Amino acid sequence: MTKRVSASELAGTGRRMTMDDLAELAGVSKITVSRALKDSALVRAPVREQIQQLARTHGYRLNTAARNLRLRRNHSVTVVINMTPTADRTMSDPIFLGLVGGLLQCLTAANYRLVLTTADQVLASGDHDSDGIIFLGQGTDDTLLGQVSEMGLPFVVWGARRATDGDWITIGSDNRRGGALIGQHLAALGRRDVLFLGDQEHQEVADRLTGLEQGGGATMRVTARACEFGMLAGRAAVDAAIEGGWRGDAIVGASDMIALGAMDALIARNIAIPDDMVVIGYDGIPAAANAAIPLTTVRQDWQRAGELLGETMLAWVEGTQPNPETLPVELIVRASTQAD
Amino acid sequence: MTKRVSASELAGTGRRMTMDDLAELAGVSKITVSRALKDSALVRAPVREQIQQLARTHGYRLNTAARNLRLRRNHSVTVVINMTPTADRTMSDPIFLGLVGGLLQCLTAANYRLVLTTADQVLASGDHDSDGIIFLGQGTDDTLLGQVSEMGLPFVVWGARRATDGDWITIGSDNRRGGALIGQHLAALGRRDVLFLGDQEHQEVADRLTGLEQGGGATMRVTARACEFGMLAGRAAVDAAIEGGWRGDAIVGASDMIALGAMDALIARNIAIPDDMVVIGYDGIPAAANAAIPLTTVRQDWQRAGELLGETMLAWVEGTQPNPETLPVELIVRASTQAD
DNA sequence: GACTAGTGCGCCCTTATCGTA
DNA sequence: CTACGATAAGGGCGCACTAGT
Repeated sequence: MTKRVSASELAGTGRRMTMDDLAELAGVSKITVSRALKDSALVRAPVREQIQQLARTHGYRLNTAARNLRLRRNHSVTVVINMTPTADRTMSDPIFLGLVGGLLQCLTAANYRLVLTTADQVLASGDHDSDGIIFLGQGTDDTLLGQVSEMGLPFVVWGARRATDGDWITIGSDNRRGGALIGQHLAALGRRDVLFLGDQEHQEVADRLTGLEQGGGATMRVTARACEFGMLAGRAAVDAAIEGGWRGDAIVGASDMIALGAMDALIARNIAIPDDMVVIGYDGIPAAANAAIPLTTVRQDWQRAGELLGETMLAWVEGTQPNPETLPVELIVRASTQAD
Repeated sequence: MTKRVSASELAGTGRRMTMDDLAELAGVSKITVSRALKDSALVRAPVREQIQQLARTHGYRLNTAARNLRLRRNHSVTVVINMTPTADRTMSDPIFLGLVGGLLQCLTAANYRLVLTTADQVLASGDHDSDGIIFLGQGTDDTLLGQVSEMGLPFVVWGARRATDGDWITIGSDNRRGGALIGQHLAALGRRDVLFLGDQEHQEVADRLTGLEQGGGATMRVTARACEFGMLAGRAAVDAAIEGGWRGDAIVGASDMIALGAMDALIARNIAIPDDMVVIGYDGIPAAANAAIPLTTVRQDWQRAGELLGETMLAWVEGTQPNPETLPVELIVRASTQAD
């Protein structure tokens, strides 16, 4: 048995105070201390309060490693960032920060820790112990997700559901509906010939395109052109399309960054927005609102998305059957489709 | 003693394989397994490889909680975000992401985990156990930092050193020199009457102003005006200055976002950039390069800054005396101060 | 005696179970 | 039944030690 030490003895040693020390101070056993600190009804209120008071005054802090070992739970969730670290990333900055902000809020409120890591790292080191994995940056295929899934932990992915999805929960915004809102808006504006820019290898992008075609109706012609995420790609895609002979009256970007790049290309060619060409983006990042010509877009509440991810993960971890929700979307009409 | 179970027995139970199980498989004791997995020279190479092979094939994973309990180390560093979550934050998105990216790289390479949390949370719950705390978002005074410091962990802050700093290490970029570079550039351009926008309550901003005044020389007149971070604040500050009668030939923002807002105000007033007014920012965010009139700025390598924070923290945690470096800065001249 | 390769036991701190007054 | 305690995990690692050169 470990030798108990009094508070004054402890002061010099640099050893951290344990429950046993606290128990001796209070004249009870350590299990009683444990219960008291958890507000258990198995300890009488006065005893409970006295112990909690002692804990405060002596600066006692629970040893999480010991608790985790005993409970076989870590009270932590790993958030994996699977994004290229270049300027042109698939998930732009405000989106990422919104998601992480929401996750932080949700997880810390439930007293879970958020461990941030990269996809490489999570596969390389099996030593990271957490109760679940949240994946940001679905990518174009499932090999990476499959590998993570094999770790056997609750696993939640932000993105769009795919037929090939394995044993994990995919949560995303209502991309189909977002696309449809854009299609309907364009139809109402009388636009007929739409250029859609995006990489359909990403399921989210494919869903947005499907929605666009449905929402636009039979009279609308939609030309899809492969385009990476990012402003430069959007700009280049528009240049290439026009040089390739495309003549239409609307451009839809699979993301705001793509659409902002598209607007750059149009402005450089002196094509009037919105008169000669309307432009619509997707995501609702601040830069879309602050652009020289404010960009019409489909907004998603990224903070809420993060909370949704967190809530689903916590439900799974705590044993409840999680029911994956879909994040609602909203069309924001701005100057890029509608003159003042 | 825990009952050892063979691999086949284990399969059904859902119990995770332990070192003891692995030891029995290999016909050695668990301490030998422990050493083998750490590539210790105390175990002969053939035995070592056999054990590592067994660990792989049986999917053994080290129980971190147990190791942490035993070693009294957590192999994790807490990164505290102290930022207002509004659109107008003191630390803009790319900066934050650069810092976190650098930290991630540095910490995961050393096999440390990055635990993300908020300032509120870190003070509220004393139960988060990590080996050190890194603070992003120094703020204007030291009360918060003082409270965190009292937790008694290695503590590293991103920002600028202040006279009132307590028992922690502050790491930051060379704000004084960055300001001086701006001053010298303006002097070389023949500009004499400079408006500086920023909140001097932030030490970093105060240092940049001091540098600016020194670099500009005796003939330069610098008017400092209090201004929050963010585009809207920058725009409003310029409007107010001009309406208040300020007439000068240069504007310096304490951040790129402020300077971008300032440019908006100037464009709205038809003041020609750079002919009638030059504008300079600070930070080197992508938006500065992509602005309608690309913004001259002082660039900082945020990724490197994150690595610097991480390296300093690891040195402290590992017991080496950390020597805080300063991040170099670089002036990037663009169209907002120099016509093509 | 010194060295190598490996072992037995206890400790790290908390909590669940069962027992007792 | 209420309020509390003794004991035993939970898994990995360090110390002191040994068997064999």
